[in-house]
Amino acid sequence: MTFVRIKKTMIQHASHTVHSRLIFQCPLCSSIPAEQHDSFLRDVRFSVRNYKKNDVIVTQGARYDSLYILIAGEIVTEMADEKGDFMKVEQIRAPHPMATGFLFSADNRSPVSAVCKVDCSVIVIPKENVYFLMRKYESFMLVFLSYISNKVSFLSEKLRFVSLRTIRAKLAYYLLKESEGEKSFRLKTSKESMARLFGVSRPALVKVMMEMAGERLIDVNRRDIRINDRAALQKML
Amino acid sequence: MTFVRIKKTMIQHASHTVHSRLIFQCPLCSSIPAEQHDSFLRDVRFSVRNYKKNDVIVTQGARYDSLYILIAGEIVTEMADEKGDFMKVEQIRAPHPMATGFLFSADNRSPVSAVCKVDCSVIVIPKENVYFLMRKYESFMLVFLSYISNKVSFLSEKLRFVSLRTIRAKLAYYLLKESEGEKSFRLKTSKESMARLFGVSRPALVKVMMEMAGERLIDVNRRDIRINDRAALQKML
DNA sequence: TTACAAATGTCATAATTATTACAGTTTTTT
DNA sequence: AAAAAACTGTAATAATTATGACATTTGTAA
Repeated sequence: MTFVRIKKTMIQHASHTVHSRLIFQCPLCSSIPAEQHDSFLRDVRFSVRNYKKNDVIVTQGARYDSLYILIAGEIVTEMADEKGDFMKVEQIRAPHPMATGFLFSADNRSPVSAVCKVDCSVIVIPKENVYFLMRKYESFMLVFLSYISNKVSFLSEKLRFVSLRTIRAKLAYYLLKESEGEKSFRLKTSKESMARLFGVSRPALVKVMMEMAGERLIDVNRRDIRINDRAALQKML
Repeated sequence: MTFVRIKKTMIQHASHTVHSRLIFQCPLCSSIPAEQHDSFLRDVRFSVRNYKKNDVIVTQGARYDSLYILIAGEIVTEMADEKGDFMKVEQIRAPHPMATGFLFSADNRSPVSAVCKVDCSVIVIPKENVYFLMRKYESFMLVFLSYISNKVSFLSEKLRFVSLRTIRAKLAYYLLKESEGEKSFRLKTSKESMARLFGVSRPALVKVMMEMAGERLIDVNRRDIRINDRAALQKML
């Protein structure tokens, strides 16, 4: 476990910082009309935190009262299971908000841990200020709303994925999605992390993958995949 | 599969119906200050639909553009897996909103099906009207927001639950939660539907339950449960 | 280039769970 | 009260997956 090292923290007036305009690159704020930018910058209160690779930004089970917006770097969120193993939940690249989902829920503990894949910078906006901004800036409110809604959709799909009974079905689902319609493509992650994403053991995943290759449904060469029988994969769902 | 029978549909001015005041019993609207009730009733546009037991109100994968508020009855939402089996997701009793989560997401298809456990009545408010109400009535907006946020928390917990590797762990988690701290309690549902909730087979669930009884961790008599060793159950998570 | 770490594919064995079937019990319906 | 339906517990067998180990290949840092 790596402890969080906060390199720099500033709670300050937004318009005084180099980050002031950067905030409008984040999807949450990008929809705010240009003529409201100055006003928004006066209203927003935030701090900036910098993290190193493998730092833990958010800890599963801990309470949080702020909106986190990732402005540089890349993180993964993961959920620990009963044996302390991690299941990867999602990957977030800058500039995107994180920890949007539970901020306004009755139980404000994070369901996941967020870990930096590389060095990261994060803008932190207190919940009360987010409330205020939502009331004052309608587009902010609407985008925030759609963000949480999308999170619901994402989690629902994730739930469906995890609920697929067999590794075969999960793999079929995953390959169809990752291929993006292409016949040949390259896996973005290692088999190891795929297995974690699936919540299964790595040998079992590889075995099933090779079985599918044996049946000529797919060709496999390390991370290079070719889908030969898309229809067969679809039937597994 | 039971087809939906719509007994009565009215798109109308709220203040003209017997349901007009009923809407404020729903948690989404109950926080609206009394002095705004008349105004709110003038602004809200909705229809009422009645369903019979086992009717399908919402179909998994279909698109929906309205907010559904259950004002009478009880429904379950379920997710079909690859074999057409259903995994129970949640149970909703009147008066509560349903289908809140994906209404404002980019993909407005429902991730679940909603089926009536008994005869039900539902208020249906078009998305645009919900938008309008949110902008005009701040408390409505805030409650709606917390509703979706809670949905995120719910799904996250559900995801964690489904991700527990063994039936033992799931059962321990479930019993601890259902017991609500009591030593003795009665299961609310059948083993059959518990198994569906867990996403496992019924015989496997019963077997594990009886194993735990054999180890004196719990006593089981049909639906009556007594927890003898709460600490041991907790260790399984 | 060498050396080392990470990723990959494979295997035997153990553990877990699904499937199918059946009989006894309880609840609901008629 | 009788009949039907739903629920419960059980068991044998089959299928799936986990575990732990190993050899090989690939990528990377020294």
